[in-house]
Amino acid sequence: MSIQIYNTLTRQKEKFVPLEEGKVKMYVCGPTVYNYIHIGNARPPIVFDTVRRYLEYRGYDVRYISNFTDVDDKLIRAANELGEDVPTIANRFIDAYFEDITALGCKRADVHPRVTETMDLIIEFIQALIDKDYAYESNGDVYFRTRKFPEYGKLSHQSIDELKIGARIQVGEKKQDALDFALWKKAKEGEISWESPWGEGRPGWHIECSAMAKRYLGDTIDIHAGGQDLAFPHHENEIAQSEALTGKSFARYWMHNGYININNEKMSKSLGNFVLVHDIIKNHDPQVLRFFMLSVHYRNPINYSDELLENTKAAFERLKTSYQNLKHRSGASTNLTTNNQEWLDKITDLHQQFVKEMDDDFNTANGISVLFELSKLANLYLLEKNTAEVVIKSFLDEFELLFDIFGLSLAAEELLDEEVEAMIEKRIQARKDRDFKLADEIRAQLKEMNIILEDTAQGTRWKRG
RNA sequence: GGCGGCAUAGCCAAGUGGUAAGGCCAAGGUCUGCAAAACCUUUAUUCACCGGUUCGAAUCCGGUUGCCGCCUCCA
Repeated sequence: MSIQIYNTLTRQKEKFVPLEEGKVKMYVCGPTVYNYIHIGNARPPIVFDTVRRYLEYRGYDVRYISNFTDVDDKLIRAANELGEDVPTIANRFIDAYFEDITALGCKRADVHPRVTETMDLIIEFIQALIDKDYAYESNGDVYFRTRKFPEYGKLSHQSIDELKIGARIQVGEKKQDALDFALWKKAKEGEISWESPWGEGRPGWHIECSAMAKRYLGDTIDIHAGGQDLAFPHHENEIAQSEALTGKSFARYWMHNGYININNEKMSKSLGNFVLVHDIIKNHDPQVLRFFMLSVHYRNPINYSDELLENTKAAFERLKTSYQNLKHRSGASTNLTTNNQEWLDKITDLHQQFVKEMDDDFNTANGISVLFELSKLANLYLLEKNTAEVVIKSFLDEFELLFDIFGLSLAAEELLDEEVEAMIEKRIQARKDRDFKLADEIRAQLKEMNIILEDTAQGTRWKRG
């Protein structure tokens, strides 16, 4: 068994073989930090965090890099509008970004490099391209000579001429060719800028990723990932710059996630039909949002609505309830049952099925369906009169393992306050006294307080509604 | 104009040649003092439509329709 990854470069699934055995170098394009992220922006961090976790589970040592674009046109515009400077805005939204993706269960990257901290290498990179005649300076700007890179278009599967024909691309008077793109932009009066051999200015958008990937991962990386809309021109340009410079393959596997749609239309900042993560998690469990995203294959589009998220919540609760039920049974189990091996084998089978599904281009949708089968199996086991601790433990371990790979949390709920505790005790006594009227009253009161009670063979339990 | 994707039950969603996973919702039942949770049963003779290939197709080929995306800042 081996992992298969759909590679945009070849348009097919390929066996995953990293450059260096046991190690994976992974780069995920990060956000431009001029606003809170919307849930479309949240898909890559969630999807590729899961890819990373799975690769780690499969024994790879993953080095994961994700950048921040902390200077560009949109940041400059935001700064002008808000009357603040660029670094202030960038820092604010970097903090907000970490807050959001942490809530969504994403681990930190090994490094989160920033453009403004990579300026030295970016300038060096551009100069090297000029020296090789892959780029030229033009009145303070620097452009990449696209036609000089014959493989241009290999990622988006477009020939240079086709791109030119469809072109809504404007021929700037500074560009020698319509397809050339900016590596360095001359600063306008008063704009944030850096000193360079071509005067005061700032980098074009694409060069930063080439530079940061090179600095933190080297000339050739294993997996380069991002949203589908980055394939062209962003990733295409990265390939051109990097490969023109090094003469080596830039990235071996290109992974692109599908969009989040609203009413079947792409969610985007320019269309204005976006929903901020920041706002959603005020009213919804961020874990449910993560689960929602992982319940669809990463390359397929996801239609978002509040209602769909609510439905997902019910599904997610089912899994967590199942886990909690196992937990509660854990203390009450024996070691006397005789058919332990049968159940343990079934758990092993499900685990193997899970690995098979995830190996196939990270099919989290099917991985989750295995989780539901595990839940069903556990629920059936809990119907047994005598349960064995060893089996319960195996179920719990499997739940924890799979949840961890998905970046989902099974953390126990916090303790209740004393008043609630006392009410529950009082009700237990009322039930013993067969005073069901009082018991039902207390249960209703607690429900008002969002505490739901369940009377089981192992005693009364509670959970939050 | 070029390149690409999608169309599967009320809803969400897997499935790329072997006779439709899983979840939500709904209905009935079991259990329960009643609930909750759970379990059992029911819910697509059918995968947008029309042809073709094949012993066999949701899956491959050709065509039609509809929707979406990239080619321009966008995850």
